Amino acid sequence: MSIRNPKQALYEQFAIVAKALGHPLRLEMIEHLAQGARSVEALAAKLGQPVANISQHLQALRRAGIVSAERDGKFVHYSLADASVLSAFAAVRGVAERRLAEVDRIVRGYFDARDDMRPVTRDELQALMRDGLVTLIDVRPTDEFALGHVPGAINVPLSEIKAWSSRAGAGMEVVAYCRGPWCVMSFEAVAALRSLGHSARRLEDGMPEWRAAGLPVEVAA
Amino acid sequence: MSIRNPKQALYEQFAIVAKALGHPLRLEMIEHLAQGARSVEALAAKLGQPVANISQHLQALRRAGIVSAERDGKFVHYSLADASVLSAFAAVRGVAERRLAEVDRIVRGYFDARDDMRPVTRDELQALMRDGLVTLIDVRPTDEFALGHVPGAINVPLSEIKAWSSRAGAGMEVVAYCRGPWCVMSFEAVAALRSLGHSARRLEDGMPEWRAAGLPVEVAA
DNA sequence: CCGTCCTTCAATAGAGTAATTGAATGACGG
DNA sequence: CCGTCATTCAATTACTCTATTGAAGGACGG
Repeated sequence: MSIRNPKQALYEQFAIVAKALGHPLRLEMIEHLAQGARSVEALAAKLGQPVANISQHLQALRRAGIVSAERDGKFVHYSLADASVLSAFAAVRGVAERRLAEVDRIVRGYFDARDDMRPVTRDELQALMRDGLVTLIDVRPTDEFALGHVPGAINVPLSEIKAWSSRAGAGMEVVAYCRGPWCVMSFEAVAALRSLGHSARRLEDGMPEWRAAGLPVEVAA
Repeated sequence: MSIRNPKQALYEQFAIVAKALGHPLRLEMIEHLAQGARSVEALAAKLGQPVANISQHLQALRRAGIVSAERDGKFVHYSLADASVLSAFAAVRGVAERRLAEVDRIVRGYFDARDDMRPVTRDELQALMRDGLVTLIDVRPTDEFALGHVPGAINVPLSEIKAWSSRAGAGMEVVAYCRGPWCVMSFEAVAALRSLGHSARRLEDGMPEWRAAGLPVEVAA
């Protein structure tokens, strides 16, 4: 079994990549790393997992060429190795969205209850922003916002939505985004804002996709 | 552990799809099913595997929404459930090609030895065909050719390359294609044709990608 | 309606994978 | 150069996946 023909050898390599994507925790790690580079410890804290566990999954992702590591003093910073990783994630997600009834059930049961409107596309958002018609809020935690956000967006983490709303006054047109297309926070934000009297919609997906589309990104000073 | 938040529930679904792609045999099954629908038995014969094994892997692929089944009398015909499956396969392959050193090693060691020229793109092929400058050969087995091929292509299975070459005479400009970008047969065909005095190149990828690009497909009567 | 044939299921053994724990490595700061 | 701290490794246990085998469904043809 150790000598293989080249076709099988290649397929084994492709399978290594797919297998590395085949764990929910690793997918969540990829979503977080798509926001920006993270140390093992920081990632473990974000995910509420033991450090050793995250470290081992990071090794698996590295063996599959999905993440790359860079040592910086005591810390090792991991980041996505290639933009093609996001395409692969999106493609897998696309199959699941189109074909798995359970995905449909989850979307209907949770997400549609919070926002069943068509999300705003990137193009639409750019037009709305240009004309000053909407306020764009980034509902991710402050550290993720600092690593890169849509130009003109203001950072309103989910926990501060209510306070921000009362400061800003009612009746605003708001567009919210966060980590990606099914990131829970922007759905929660939209639901909260609507109940507070605003007209709120979501951006079609999050920061990593914005960046991948080649659009400008603003980084905190 | 049975109650999950919706984010984790979604990621579990995405992981089911990725996990189903995470086995070399299942990837090979997908490549074959991309040529056209197959019964369990036919697929098992193509892959040289026991029927029960193939049946179980097909169940796994079906649970992941990757293939769909249709009963026709005694036979159950499986086919790819959605065009997005090919995108997902291609995206995973892209990560592996870009990031895994082992893929590079295999390509250099086997494929480049048979054809290190830049393959012909689909656009280039269409122009060459229009002007009658090349002969296009489909080196897949006859049954796969019959299920759909590039218009104007002639079917020359790999085993018949030599006989065809002597019938056709030397010095021809030939373009060859088969099942996909790393399908071994077109590499072997190009190497054989060159050693027989022809000017041979490969098409950039195979029949499924041609079809997915929305180009016309010819089906045997 | 009974035999045949394609496919699926059930049960098993063996291999691989996941999470946990505690120890080891490797770099920095005093 | 020694202690500290981030990360990785090693070892354990539990779990899941893979391949094989033989038996059970399910549909057709006589």
